[in-house]
Amino acid sequence: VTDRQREIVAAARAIIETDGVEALTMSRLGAAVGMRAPSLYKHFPDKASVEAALAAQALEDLAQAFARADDASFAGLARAYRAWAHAHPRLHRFVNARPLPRDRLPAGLEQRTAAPLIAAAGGDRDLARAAWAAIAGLVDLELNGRLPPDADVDAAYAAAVRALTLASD
Amino acid sequence: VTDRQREIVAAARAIIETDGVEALTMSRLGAAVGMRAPSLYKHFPDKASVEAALAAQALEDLAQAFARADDASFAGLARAYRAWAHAHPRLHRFVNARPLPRDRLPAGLEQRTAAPLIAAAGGDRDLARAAWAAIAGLVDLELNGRLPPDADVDAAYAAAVRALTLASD
DNA sequence: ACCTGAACACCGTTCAAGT
DNA sequence: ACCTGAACACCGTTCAAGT
Repeated sequence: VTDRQREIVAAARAIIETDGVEALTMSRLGAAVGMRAPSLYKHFPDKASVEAALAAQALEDLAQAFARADDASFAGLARAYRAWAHAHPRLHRFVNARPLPRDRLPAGLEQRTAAPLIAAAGGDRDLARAAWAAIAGLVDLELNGRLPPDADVDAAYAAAVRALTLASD
Repeated sequence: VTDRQREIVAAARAIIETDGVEALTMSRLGAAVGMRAPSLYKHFPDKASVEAALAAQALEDLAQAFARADDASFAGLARAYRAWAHAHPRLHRFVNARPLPRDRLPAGLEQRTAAPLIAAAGGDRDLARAAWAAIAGLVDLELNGRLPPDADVDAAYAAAVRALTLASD
């Protein structure tokens, strides 16, 4: 991983966070790091590789947000995930709305990200997956504006956390 | 809604279901209904309108799958949703992975789709939203290949259903 | 009213050429 | 080794012209 590659991925992240996924073009990305689009291909084989590198970075970021959660219960982890997603809504959508190129991600990254949830589930991996789905699903509904305008979003999170907690006892 | 519009939406659906979202181009869509791409603009103002019409149709389809579920518990609804998503994986991704154009969808459609879940939740709308998130989230993880290869997917669904059921009593 | 070919401003990507 | 301009095959969309 060269400095130039890191610089390019950082620029890609900035573009997505400020203007959304559709604003990430090779031409704009090149301009952001001071070169023309074709030159990017000297550093990455294609656009998908840049995206995979960025997805890995975002997942890493999320894993740290999980690890730094003030409390490691379902409630605390849901709060941490939700806070991260609200801080980086376009990045969250970018990472979540596409089939992840698993083979291009660092090994063990997803496991590491999920570890705190497995702990909160008392080691029950199935419940941990259900919890991941519920929390990510709520964030998705919220961020994509798919909850009715009058929905009490906090209460929906609370209901999910309550159900998960009941199941973990 | 003209016959030609219905025909175009049906063709768009067929293209997505067989070859995925990225295969839906105006040129290919035109060819599927026997005209050139520019002619499509006599029937729809733009590509986004075709997509909105298709999203509405898919949601309608899903609502019916819910309504036809053999049993109206969380378990039965989860089974129905999962079966529909497996039968139309690319359509599910198409509908789920984008911010829905709510203002272009028929009024009440989403409410109607969600109604069986609210009933299963004993009228608790917050729990119903948590349930929707959990089920849609699991389908998403499954369809996007984001569960570890050794994950017991059935058990993850069962864990979610159990948690939701515990919370509804 | 409906469909066409030609054109426009964009994409991602390749490649020969420059330093 | 790194960057460039020119080119290619695509996009979605507009528009004047045909029937």
